[in-house]
Amino acid sequence: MNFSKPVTYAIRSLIHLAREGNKGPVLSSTIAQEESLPAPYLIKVLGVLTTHGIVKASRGRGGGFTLAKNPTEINLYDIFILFEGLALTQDCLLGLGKCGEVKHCPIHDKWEEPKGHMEAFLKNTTIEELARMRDSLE
Amino acid sequence: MNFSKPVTYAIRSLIHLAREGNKGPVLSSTIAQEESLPAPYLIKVLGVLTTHGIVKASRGRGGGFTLAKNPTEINLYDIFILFEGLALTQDCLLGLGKCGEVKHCPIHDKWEEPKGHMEAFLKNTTIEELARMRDSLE
DNA sequence: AGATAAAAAGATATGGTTGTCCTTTTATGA
DNA sequence: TCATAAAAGGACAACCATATCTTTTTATCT
Repeated sequence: MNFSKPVTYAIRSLIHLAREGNKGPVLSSTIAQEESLPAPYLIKVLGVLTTHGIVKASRGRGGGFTLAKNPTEINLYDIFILFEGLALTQDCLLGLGKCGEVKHCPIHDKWEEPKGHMEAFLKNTTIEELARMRDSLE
Repeated sequence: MNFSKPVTYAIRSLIHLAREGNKGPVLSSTIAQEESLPAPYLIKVLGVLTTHGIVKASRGRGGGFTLAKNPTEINLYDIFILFEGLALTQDCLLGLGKCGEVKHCPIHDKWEEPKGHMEAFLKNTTIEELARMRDSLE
């Protein structure tokens, strides 16, 4: 009932990149250091974001990562499903395989509403919005 | 963003026990078989529920497990925190250590509302209610 | 009291997530 | 064109959640 490591690393990296603005590519090692993230693991996470067109990677000297889209167009839901798949939306809360539309588990119906709230929260929260909140933590 | 195995096993066992009513103790092995749960792991889960007074264990011949409280008085929140601790309530969504009341992470404020919905859902959902929903899945 | 049946407890195994290391590929700059 | 700097990729390691196995304790029945 929490974000997995890759998801939090991705979000924190994206906020970092958004705050850098257009100052050119940022090294994965720089992000790792400034955000206190494990460097060799982070670069894999950034690799996933690259593959899916969320960030743009440039290799070689002077390379690094930049945002590939406007931060207003990156929402947490997209990041979430990238790493966690459709578990939130589709998996049965009680882990019952056959839980579907017709026949479903005892919690199914009641879970719809809070699940909807979760999804809405994720979809409505953009990287731009989070990057703007500088007042908060250091 | 889903229940852990122990939590789902606990909930399904409690529903099972609630449906059995007062027909006397139910073997952990019976629950395991009928709910398709791994028997030796399940008994540890039931052990936790026993320690915390959710179920009552009786040893020896004719023993097994029964509910220790009225199913109307067992809600999902209690079960949840038993196995997952206070992560939902207290942990920072972005995994930032210092995220507290005064200074907090960028998502903190916005997370309050959907988090509240989650908590309310868990607190308002009782085992009795779930046990009653027999119409749903087999 | 002895046999049996059950949960409790502890040690050990497995698997997936997280993390590291090393090599390869690609780009830049002198 | 060669050295260097960066990401990409693959193999490996550590850790934690999950699962199993074995022994111990406790209760019941004959």
